[in-house]
Amino acid sequence: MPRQTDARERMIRSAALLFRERGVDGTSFNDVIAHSGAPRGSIYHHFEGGKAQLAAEATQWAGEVILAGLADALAEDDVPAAIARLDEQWTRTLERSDFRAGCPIVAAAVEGDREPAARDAAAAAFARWQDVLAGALRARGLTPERASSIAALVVAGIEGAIVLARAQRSTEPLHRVTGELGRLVELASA
Amino acid sequence: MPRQTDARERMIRSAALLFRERGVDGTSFNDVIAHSGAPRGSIYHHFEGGKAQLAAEATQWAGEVILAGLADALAEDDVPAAIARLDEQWTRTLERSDFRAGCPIVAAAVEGDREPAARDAAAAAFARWQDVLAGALRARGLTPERASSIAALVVAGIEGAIVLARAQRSTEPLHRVTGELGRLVELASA
DNA sequence: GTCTATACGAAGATAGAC
DNA sequence: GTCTATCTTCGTATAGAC
Repeated sequence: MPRQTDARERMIRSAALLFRERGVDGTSFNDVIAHSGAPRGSIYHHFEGGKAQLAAEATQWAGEVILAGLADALAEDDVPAAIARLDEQWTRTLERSDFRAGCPIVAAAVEGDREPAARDAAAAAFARWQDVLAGALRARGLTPERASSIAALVVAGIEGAIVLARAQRSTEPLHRVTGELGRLVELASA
Repeated sequence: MPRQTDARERMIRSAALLFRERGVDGTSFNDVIAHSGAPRGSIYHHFEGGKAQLAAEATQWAGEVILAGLADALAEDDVPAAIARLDEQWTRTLERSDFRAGCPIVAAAVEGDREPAARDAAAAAFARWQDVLAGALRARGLTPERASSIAALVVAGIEGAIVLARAQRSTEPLHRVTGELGRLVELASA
C-alpha cells in the first residue's frame, strides 16, 4: 500500500469530516490540507477533477460509512433499538463538536446546485439508507409501501432533527424525534 | 413610506429567497443587489453590520413568513389537513425551482458557525413553529409532552424531507413523509 | 509525487466624492 | 442616500522546477 494512497484516503476522510461543520463550499483545499496533513502539491495529482471530484468522493465515502453503521445497528438490534442507537451516535457527534458538526450528506444535498456530483452522491446515500431501513421494516411484517414511507420518515426525521439540534444547540429535538420514531415503528408493526 | 425603506425591505426579501437556493455563504451582496434592484452604494447604510446583519434579518423575516403560513393553515384546517397543505406548498416550491430551492431557515441553521446571528434566528424560527404546532396538537387532546414531541417530528420530518427531495430531485420523499405524519397525528389524537 | 510561484476571479468591506 | 474606486483576503486552478 503506497503512501500515495494513504494521502488520498486521508484527504477524502478529512474533507468529509470538515463538510460536517463548514459545508462543501465552506471547506477549502487549504482546510483539507491542514486537517489531513497531505501535501499541497499533489492535490490535482490525486483529484484531477479538482474540488468537484474531491467533494463527490468525500460525500460518497461518508455515505458508505454511515450506511455501514446503520446496517450494523440493524443486524444486531431490531428497528426501534437501532433508532435509539442512532440517537446516541448523533448526540455524541453534536455534543463533542459543541453543535458545530452535522451530517455531511445533508451539507452536500443543500449545496446541490454548486456541486452537482456531490449532490448525486448524497441522493444515492439517502436512497441506500432508506432501502436498508425499508428492508428491516418489511422483515417486521410491514407492506413494501408502508415500509418505504416509514423508512423515508426515519431518515428525514433524524436528518431534520440534527438540523434543529444544531440551530438550537440542544439535543432535545433529536431525542424527541427518535423517541417518536421508535414508538411509531413499534405501533406500525405490532 | 420613503423609498429607502422599500429598498431595505426588498434586500431582505431577496436575500431570503436567494438563501433557499444558494445558502447564506453562497449568496453574495452582488446577488442580492442584482435580485432586488437595490442600489449598491447603500448596503452599509442600511446594514451597518454588513452581511451578518443582512443574513440574520433575512432569516428572521423568512421564519416569520413561514410561521404566518403555518398559523393560517392551522386556523383553517385541522392538523392533518394543514400537513397536507405544507406538502402542496413545498412541492410547488421544489418543482417551480427545478429542485434548487429549499428552506432558507435550514440554510441558516447548517451554516451556523459562519453566521451565528443567522443561526440564532433559525433556532427561534424552529422553536416558534414547534410551539404553534404543539398548541394545535394539545387542542386535539394530546398531552403537552406528546404534543411537543410530535411537533418536533413534524418540523424535523418535513425539513428533512425537503433536503431528501432536493438531493433526489423528486417530491416522493416529501409525499411519503407528510403522508406518514398525517396518519400519525390522526392515530395519536384519535 | 511534491514543491513553489503565480494567475485569476470574487468576496466583504471601506473611503471619499456627489 | 448613493456612487465609484479601491483595499485586502481568500478561493480554485495552473505552470514549471525538482
